[in-house]
Amino acid sequence: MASSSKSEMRKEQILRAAEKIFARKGFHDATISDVSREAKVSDATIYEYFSSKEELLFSIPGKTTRKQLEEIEAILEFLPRNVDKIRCIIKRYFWFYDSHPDHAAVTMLILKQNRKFLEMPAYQDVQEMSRLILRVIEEGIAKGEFRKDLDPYLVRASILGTIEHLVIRKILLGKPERLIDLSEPLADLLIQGMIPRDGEKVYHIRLALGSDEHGAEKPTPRKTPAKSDRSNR
Amino acid sequence: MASSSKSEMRKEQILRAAEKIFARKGFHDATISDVSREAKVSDATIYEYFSSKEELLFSIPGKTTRKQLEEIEAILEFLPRNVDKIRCIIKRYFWFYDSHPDHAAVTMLILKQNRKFLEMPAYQDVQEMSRLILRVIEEGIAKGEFRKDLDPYLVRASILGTIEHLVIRKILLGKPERLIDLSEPLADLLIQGMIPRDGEKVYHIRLALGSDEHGAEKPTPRKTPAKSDRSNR
Amino acid sequence: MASSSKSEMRKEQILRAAEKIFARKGFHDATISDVSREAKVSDATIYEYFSSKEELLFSIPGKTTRKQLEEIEAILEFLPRNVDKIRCIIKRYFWFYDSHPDHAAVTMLILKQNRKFLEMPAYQDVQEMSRLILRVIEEGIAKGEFRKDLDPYLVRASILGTIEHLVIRKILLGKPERLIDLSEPLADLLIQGMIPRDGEKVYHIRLALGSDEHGAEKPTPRKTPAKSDRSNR
Amino acid sequence: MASSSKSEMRKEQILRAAEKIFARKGFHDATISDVSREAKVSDATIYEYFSSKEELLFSIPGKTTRKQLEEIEAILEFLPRNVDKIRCIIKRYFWFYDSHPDHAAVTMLILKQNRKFLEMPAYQDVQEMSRLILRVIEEGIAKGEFRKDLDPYLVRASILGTIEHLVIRKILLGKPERLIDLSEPLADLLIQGMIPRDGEKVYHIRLALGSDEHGAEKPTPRKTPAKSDRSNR
DNA sequence: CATGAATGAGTGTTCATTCAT
DNA sequence: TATGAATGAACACTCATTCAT
Repeated sequence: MASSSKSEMRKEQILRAAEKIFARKGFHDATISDVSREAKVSDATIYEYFSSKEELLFSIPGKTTRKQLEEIEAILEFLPRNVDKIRCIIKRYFWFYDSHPDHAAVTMLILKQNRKFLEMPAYQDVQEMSRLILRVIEEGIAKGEFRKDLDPYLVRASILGTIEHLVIRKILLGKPERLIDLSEPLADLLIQGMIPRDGEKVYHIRLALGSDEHGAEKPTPRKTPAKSDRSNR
Repeated sequence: MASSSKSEMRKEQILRAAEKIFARKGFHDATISDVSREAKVSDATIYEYFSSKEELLFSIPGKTTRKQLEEIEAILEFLPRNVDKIRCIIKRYFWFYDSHPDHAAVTMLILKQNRKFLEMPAYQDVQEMSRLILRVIEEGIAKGEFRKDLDPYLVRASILGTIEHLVIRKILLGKPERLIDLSEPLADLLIQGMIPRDGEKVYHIRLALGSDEHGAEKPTPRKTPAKSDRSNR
Repeated sequence: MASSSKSEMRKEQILRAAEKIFARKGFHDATISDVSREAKVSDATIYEYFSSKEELLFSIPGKTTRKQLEEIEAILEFLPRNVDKIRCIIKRYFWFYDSHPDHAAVTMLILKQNRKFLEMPAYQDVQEMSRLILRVIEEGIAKGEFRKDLDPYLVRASILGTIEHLVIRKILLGKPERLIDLSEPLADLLIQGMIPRDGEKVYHIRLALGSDEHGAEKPTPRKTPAKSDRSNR
Repeated sequence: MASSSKSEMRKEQILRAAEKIFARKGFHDATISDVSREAKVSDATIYEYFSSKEELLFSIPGKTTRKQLEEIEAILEFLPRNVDKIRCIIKRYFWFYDSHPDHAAVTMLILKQNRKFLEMPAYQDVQEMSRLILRVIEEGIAKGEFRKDLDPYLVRASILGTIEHLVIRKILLGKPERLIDLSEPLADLLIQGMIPRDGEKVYHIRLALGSDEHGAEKPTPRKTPAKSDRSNR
């Protein structure tokens, strides 16, 4: 995982220390000395690798998001159904945050609300991840797996929002200990809101062999195509 | 809204200034001088009303959450259907954050991830609000409006999580300008995931029709009753 | 003791509060609020009576020293022997500090080392007191009660210095609880150093007579073994 | 005297500056900036060496007292008579305060009345010094050099008290310029109060044996009429 | 006369950052 | 490359003091 050059190892060592310290104390309450102590280097050494405390913070995500992105993309290729892709994404998020609690804390408690972070290159990866989810949703809609009237942006917001909410709960309250256990039920819940009512109906009808009492009524309760504000990119 | 005594007015004046400044600069980057300048009082005066910068921050929510809670509760009484209650809650949240952007920023970007805030009395109100939502969900399940296999905690997480996600987006990216416009589509989306499926309905009908391969006991496609971890209180 | 006018009573009330507070916390660590709280008046009221915190401090001695001075002078008149005058002065000092511990603390710990206090009128009284002692010593020398070769200034320094040293010990260490018990032994000790030696006396006799080691008269005035309070470690 | 390591030299430099500034302005009226300016370092540098202003103050005595103690002890070994030991101690005290006026001011005006200082390690040295004096007195009593009925604690109080009184006079009033000139007369005075009347008498008799040119005019072994510095008003 | 309310002026302390070695 | 040493720049907080009521 860490690069092999000695210099790169030092950098990793500092980054891991920073991640740990920032996760525990928050960005402002953590001092460079805290980090250097944890990393077992001097304060000045940190400045050999990072130009400022802030840059150190923004360097923590590093390639992590991108790597996650790539791994997820690789897996998704093998999942023909978009429902399963959604399911996979949720699972992956939870698995990642479960196994990287410090990273989770830095990301969710510090970076997510940092205006400057939006301009950092690392944020591009976050955006790409986000775009991937959007694509999966749009694709699902196009393929008819998901309801036509879905606002993909809203769907994405509900997926990411719920995940984030649960991750933050875990960080701050310590519960649930294993997010991963929530991934199936959560996927079920969210997907229920996404799949077509009739599509499902048809499926049942097929199973039911000729039972079509409710036939033509497409009972989608809300006709409004939920266009909403598509600009909420 | 503001208390009438002169002293209380000063306090309100300072709180409003603090809300504005903290919303724009964040807690750590804002100085007491910034706040006192905005409030048109001296630095020292702030300390007449609040014992520390942190106490000033934690005083910003004040009675706001409680008031929202009470108003929502008052309205919910008139909505017999829990679907509408959910819809109303979402709408109210968005309306509130739309009309109180500074409060939104302080709440979502500063307080929500502050560990100490969890111990402040104001956080109790947040929790009660949260409990109200949970109750509405549980009630809906009990009444049969929502699917029996829902995990109410998970549903609540998806409601609050999505709202928060969208509010933060608005704060940081400025889009969408009006969250309120998202409330109907979002309610639709979330509620879709909560109400019993037509498919299930059909399925039940089928059962009545004499074809009963898998019987009444297993009416849901997903067998796992999505109990998830109920401990994520 | 306190003047009768209402205003004068207020002043006394504040002074007593200040004395108590300054004694306990020291001048700098005590705040005007501490004093006003103790005196049960408002901060501002203190400024009605004293122009500044420092003036308040310098007003604490008030007429106390002068009164002591006058009382001592009155008594000394009745003591024809200067040894007894010295004895009386020491006793009086200890009695006063024993019965006015807060005054003792303010005087010994705060005022005594305050350069500005030297210019205050109240310091005049201290000086007069000091001069009185000097006079008693000089008079004793002139009368032949004390050794001719004494440096009266040095003698005074040893009297006052020892008293101060013991008072400060009591204030800081709490021991001895009663200074007054030390007054006799201390007077014995100091007076021993002041009165003409037997040896000298005898020597003079020898010169006159040529014989006689020292005669029968062992004039050591105090036989008391000056056990005093051994606990004032 | 100063430690050799560069860091120790900086520390010494700061301590000397602090001693000078505190001596002139007092602890509370002196600012860290005053000290840092005098020491020609930055404010922050002071905090590299001392954790607080108060710790800086308490560090001023350092090893000084202990060193004095050891040097005095070394000398006392060569003085068989305890009278001379007392004499030596007084002389040493005066010599030290004469040559270290800033140290004297810090010790006598600031530390001596500081309750917290009593808990500092440096105060242990002061106590040991004090115990040394006590031992000399007790030994003198045991050896019969001093009167059996002396209270050693009281004697010590009179020795230290007188010294302190005179040192403070010098600091505050500037007089006498040279304390050392007072050491002989003071020692004479104090010792007079300590030695046995008869023992001394015998001694005089021996001296007198036949040589009586100067008879009555020069009755004291010490010729200096203890005029001392009469200006120490 | 008494005071609640307001503040100016000040200060100890922190810490990210630099740089000579 | 690594760091010990030094510091500039800030800032939260305190408190004696004022003054309108």
